Amino acid sequence: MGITKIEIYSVEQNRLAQLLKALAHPARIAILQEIIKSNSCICGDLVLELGLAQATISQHLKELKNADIIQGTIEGASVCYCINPKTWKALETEIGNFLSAVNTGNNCC
Amino acid sequence: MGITKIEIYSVEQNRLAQLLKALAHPARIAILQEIIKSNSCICGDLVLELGLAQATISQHLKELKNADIIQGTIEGASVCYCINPKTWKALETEIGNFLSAVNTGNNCC
DNA sequence: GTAATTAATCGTAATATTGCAATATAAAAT
DNA sequence: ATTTTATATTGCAATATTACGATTAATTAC
Repeated sequence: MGITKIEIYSVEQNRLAQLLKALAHPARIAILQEIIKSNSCICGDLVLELGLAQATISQHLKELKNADIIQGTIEGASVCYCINPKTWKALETEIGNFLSAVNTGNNCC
Repeated sequence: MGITKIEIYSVEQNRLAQLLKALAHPARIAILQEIIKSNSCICGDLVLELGLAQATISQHLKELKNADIIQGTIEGASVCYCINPKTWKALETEIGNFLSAVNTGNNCC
């Protein structure tokens, strides 16, 4: 199949899965860490930093943009990407709620 | 391609991506929430709770097991699944570190 | 204006994922 | 012993993902 049956889950479950999926690739994690490290924005230095082709980086950036995790601003010939603070806060809240629902003290089996 | 170039990333980046990927499906989120809700363990009630075929549930459980997020104990004819507290703590730490690296106060573009 | 730079998009190949029916395996109930 | 119940595995079809070369579009440098 390859297609996910989103209609049988809650909106929250689908949204959390979507956000996690956008983060769930080492290239995208590395990209985000680069963006975070360079405090404000960076542009296509990513192609130099990571060992991936320009087309591949661009594709990963697109996915992060689609999930609203980053936003890009055209800056002359290059594009400046940065974290979308609103989505990032939502991420922290939603993932936090999900993870903290477990009492890691009691293990049963 | 479909294959990820894991050799160009750090162990930490790959591990975090792997954990996130295991969580990044609404069915697996729903499964984990069911396990968490029923406090200790549940068995194949998942097939009844979610609207998925038994084979599909079993496959998702396997992926969660492979990522060491849950563990299963055979209990007669059925199997009892629960959260692996060790991995869950690691998840909280690693995701927490990753997310808290962003200062959501300053947005630049 | 022309060449160089930057980044997005298109097309494509290889591989992965999702979902399920059918089957296999193993314990429990009869 | 046979049937029922519970779960795992296999095989398969449909779709998604990853990666990249080639191309395009837009800007900057000359």
